[in-house]
Amino acid sequence: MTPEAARPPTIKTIAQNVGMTANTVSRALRGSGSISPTTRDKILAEARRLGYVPNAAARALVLGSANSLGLVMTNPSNPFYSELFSVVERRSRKDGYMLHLAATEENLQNEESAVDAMLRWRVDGAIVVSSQGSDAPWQRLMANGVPMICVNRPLLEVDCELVGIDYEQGAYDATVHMLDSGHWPLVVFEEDLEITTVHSRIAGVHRACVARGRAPEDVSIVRIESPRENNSTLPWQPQSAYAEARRRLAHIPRGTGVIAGNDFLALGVYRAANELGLSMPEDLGVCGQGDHPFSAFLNPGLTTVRAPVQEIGAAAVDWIIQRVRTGSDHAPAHRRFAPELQVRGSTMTVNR
Amino acid sequence: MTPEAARPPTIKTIAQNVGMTANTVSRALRGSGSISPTTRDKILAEARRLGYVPNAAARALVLGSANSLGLVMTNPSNPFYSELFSVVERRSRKDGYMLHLAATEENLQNEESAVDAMLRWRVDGAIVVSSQGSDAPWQRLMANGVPMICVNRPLLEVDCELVGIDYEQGAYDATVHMLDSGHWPLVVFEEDLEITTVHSRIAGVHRACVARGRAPEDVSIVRIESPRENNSTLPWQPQSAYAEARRRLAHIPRGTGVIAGNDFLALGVYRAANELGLSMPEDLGVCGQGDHPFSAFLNPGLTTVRAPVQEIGAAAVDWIIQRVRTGSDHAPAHRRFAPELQVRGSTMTVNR
DNA sequence: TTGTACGCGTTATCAC
DNA sequence: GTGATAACGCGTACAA
Repeated sequence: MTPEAARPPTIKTIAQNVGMTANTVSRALRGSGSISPTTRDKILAEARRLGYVPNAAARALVLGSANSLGLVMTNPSNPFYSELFSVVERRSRKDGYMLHLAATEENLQNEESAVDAMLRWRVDGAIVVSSQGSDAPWQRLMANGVPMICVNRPLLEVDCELVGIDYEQGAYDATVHMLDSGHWPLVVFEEDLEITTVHSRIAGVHRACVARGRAPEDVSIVRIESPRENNSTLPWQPQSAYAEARRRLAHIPRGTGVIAGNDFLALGVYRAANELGLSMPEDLGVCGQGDHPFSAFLNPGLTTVRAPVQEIGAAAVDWIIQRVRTGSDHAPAHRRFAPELQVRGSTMTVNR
Repeated sequence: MTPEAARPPTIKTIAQNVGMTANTVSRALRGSGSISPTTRDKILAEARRLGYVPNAAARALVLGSANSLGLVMTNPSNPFYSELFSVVERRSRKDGYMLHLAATEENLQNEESAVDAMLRWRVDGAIVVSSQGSDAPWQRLMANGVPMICVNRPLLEVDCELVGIDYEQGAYDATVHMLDSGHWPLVVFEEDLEITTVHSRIAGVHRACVARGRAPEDVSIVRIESPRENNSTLPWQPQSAYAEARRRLAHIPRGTGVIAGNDFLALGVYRAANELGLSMPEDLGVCGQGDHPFSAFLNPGLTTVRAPVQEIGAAAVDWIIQRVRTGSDHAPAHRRFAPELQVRGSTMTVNR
């Protein structure tokens, strides 16, 4: 179309057109310094006429920073993370920061290349959901002086700021609820990832058992495989849980309770229960975690543990930005937001 | 921690340390030009020792491009788009391109700032899901010579490359299926957005009616509100559809069929049907669009129209990259992938 | 108020 | 094979 593959206009182009220096144009464009209103208007008019757009790379180069943040997630298909992205994107844009997004898919190699990209672009800070396979990428990031905050999952050994969820407490609350409403024995469906969130949830289940006089050893743990590969299309989680549930729940005592590590897993259990003719919640109680968008609309509605994603995302952005702006460097703190149990029809509500 | 808030090492730092010129270091680092193996190794070693990371902004400045693509979506919480993001991210990374992601939330102002950001960063190309409120932002982008491809929704008046879905055909197939299996009358639940995808789907429904000797006017269209604001948390879509369905489906003839614009809407219908005591598919047939991750696991499984997101995302990236690399500039084409009807338990399967 | 000089980190084009 | 030199587009000091 336009035969001119020429470079876009620069401040120098504007300067020549209005008979001024690049310097003057620079100050006019950005309002700093002092310019006569006359030339100011002339410059702005010419800039508009040319459709001038400042070159972010040039600005970043001279300023040493591009006002950008890195956001590293494991899997954007997870509703929790897609909502996190929304919040973080909105809030950082509001504060004038660009976002570098990377999806690692629980894969260490992808984490390394994400760190690499952030380093190259000299991001001002990073918000990270680690796959917890290794701290190495993040140590590298922090060693380069990039402020960083973890979301949801702490680092393994290195101390780093964290804003997350008290999964242990959430699982505790869920378990207590199930036990008190008469569900027993309990079966836990969890991802087979070696991550703290899983461990915390299992710990919460155990603590609740003890608190209610049940033997934690009697709780069976079922691990559902998760792909750490580069091919994570969506439907495997409920699918795997379904297949497992078909086997595990074929002959169970009436009143058994399933605690699922996330609502996708619970979904697989639902289908298995339907096919096995188990009616919920009497024959089988199910509790999920995450309150995914569909959970309230299932039949019966899924009892689940809801995490305040909005608050968490906002807290992460705010912390990073404050840290960037003030340069303050306190000892890392761990803030965990309390999740909230959403009781719906998939669990019994009366003590028997 | 590190008292030195100093700038990271540059090729000049390396050059000094090994007693060479910046130029030589540059070539050694990137393997181009000719260097003696000896100095090459010395330089690489020193670079590793210093933890040198090239400055992307500087490189982008001199090269005039940063090997980056822009991806503009409306709403990352929509499973279709989060999957699209995954695919696009993976594929563009594989080809050495960075991704600039922007979420517009169906909001024109956000689209404009997205274009602005892409222009500032001199992205090499853009993959865009327009809100179809106006072509203005995209005209601006294209006027600046940025190759661009639309996904899913074409522009209003401007001609632009498109890779999308044949929504009309998908809705046609779904409707024919419902009619042939005895569902009548039909009710359509759609988002209240004025976008081509909605129009296409409705057109497909009408065409199918005509083909089967039913009067299109007898199909009632229910519009479900969508927020165009900056506060789109997730659960409104099924919620609104549910509320509407409670009213609309209270007294309907046995065998009525609902065609929903997406599976979230269908989810709201499910809940209403349950509460109204309508059994699916006999009393009420439901068909969705999108095959969201949960749809196969509902009870009954949701009949829905599945779009090949992977292929679409890959096609978009490939087109953009080829366009960028070759600079070729053919007349824009529209490629629409055929969606595929997934028949499950929410619709009857036998002719009555 | 405006212009001059210089630097940001990198690549490219030439010499040597 | 290697080293000057210039250039990318912009911001900051300073001088005029």
